[in-house]
Amino acid sequence: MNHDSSLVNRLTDRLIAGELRPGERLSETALAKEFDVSRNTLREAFRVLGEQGLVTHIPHRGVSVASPSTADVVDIYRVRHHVECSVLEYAPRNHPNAVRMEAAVEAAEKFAAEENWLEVGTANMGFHNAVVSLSDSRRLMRSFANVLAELRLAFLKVEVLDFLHAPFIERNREVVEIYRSDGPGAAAARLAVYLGDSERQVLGAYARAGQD
Amino acid sequence: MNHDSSLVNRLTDRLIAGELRPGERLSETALAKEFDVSRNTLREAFRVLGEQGLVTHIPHRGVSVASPSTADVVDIYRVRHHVECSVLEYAPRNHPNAVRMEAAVEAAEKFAAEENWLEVGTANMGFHNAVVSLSDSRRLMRSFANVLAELRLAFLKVEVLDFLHAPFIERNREVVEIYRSDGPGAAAARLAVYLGDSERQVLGAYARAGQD
DNA sequence: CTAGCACTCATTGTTCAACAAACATAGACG
DNA sequence: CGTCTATGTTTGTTGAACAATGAGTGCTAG
Repeated sequence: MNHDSSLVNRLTDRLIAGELRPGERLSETALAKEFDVSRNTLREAFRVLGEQGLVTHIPHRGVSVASPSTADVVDIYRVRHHVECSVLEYAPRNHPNAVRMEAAVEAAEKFAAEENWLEVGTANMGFHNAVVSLSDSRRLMRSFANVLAELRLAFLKVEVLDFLHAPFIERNREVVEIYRSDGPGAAAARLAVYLGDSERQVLGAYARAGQD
Repeated sequence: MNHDSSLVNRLTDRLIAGELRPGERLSETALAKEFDVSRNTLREAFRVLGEQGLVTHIPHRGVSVASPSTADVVDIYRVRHHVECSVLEYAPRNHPNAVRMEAAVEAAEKFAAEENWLEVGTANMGFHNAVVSLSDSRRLMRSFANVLAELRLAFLKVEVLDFLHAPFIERNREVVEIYRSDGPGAAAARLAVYLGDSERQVLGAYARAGQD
């Protein structure tokens, strides 16, 4: 399954890059030919992606790119609140991985200056993954990364990559600074507020786009 | 994949029932014959189980039942602390699913009276899954259920099903009662203490068994 | 006798071809 | 206009085949 892991990665890259649109049907034969693998191998990759929530499988109707509903968005933000805030709150005061958060903020600022909003989004995901990395738990990081990938599909679905990401760069920076100065507890409280705001904005975009 | 989901479930059942011992090698041809499916179908199921952490895959050496190390146990308890305590703390005061917790406690007591420790363990898993169900988040419940299944493999590994489970029945009951009387915050604090105790006991069993 | 090495064998990784089953579409019919 | 059947397409699953890798075996040389 060496080759296969690479296949999963290639598919994931195309998904979060927005090349495969949310809701789009993924034909086994077409994709198998495109990636030059057999149908069986592709199906194994699909199962992994399905387990990660990036792809939806309906029996006898094949797989499509996941298209998160508003209910899914709400669910995802519940996970984010519980995981991110709890991890940040109980993180030690000077965790080595804090530099990852700072690096993600700086990367986001750089890409924002270039108006490369897709990469800003990636950097934003990197920031929140960095937050969870303060837990020192591989399992938590893995599960959380999946949830964030799903959330990116939600962003892609309503096509709001630009203005939705911009304001959060500054807020991410604030969270790091508060963590540095006032400690994990205060940072967690602030993050909770920001997550609530973020959720409202995404749901607003859904409502505007007329999506369910 | 209708049939396949059932295959994943059948395999999972045998895993958490302890019929397939942690570390045991799982031959593709043998299991394919036993479950009367083709090798390809079995491999797809293996991928799902691998993604869930129940099974370990090493390239060209096949899959074996996961055999959690002490590092894994520590990791799992980190997840449990963050998820369970956070969910309980922020749960509404009278969540409908609280009855699930109570039901799980009663089931555990019933099986304990029969000295059926395997089922006591299952009921214990049910209790903690019920706690997480207070989050109303499918994703959190799904990920958490996987982590708990892995933990059960850890229990099976050191063959301590009996005395390790018994004391927690009473503690689970206490958590519910505190939740009912003093509210979610107090219950979460108590649960945190109990999780710490539980982790120490499991790690102690690992040390006694001479496992890594 | 033992260390090292080539070799054999079993198992996994991957592909292909085939068929059954379910779904979707189109056309016939009332 | 709506419903039903017929056809075609896609998925679900199987079995066989072959390459690639690992593991164990036995041989040879020292």
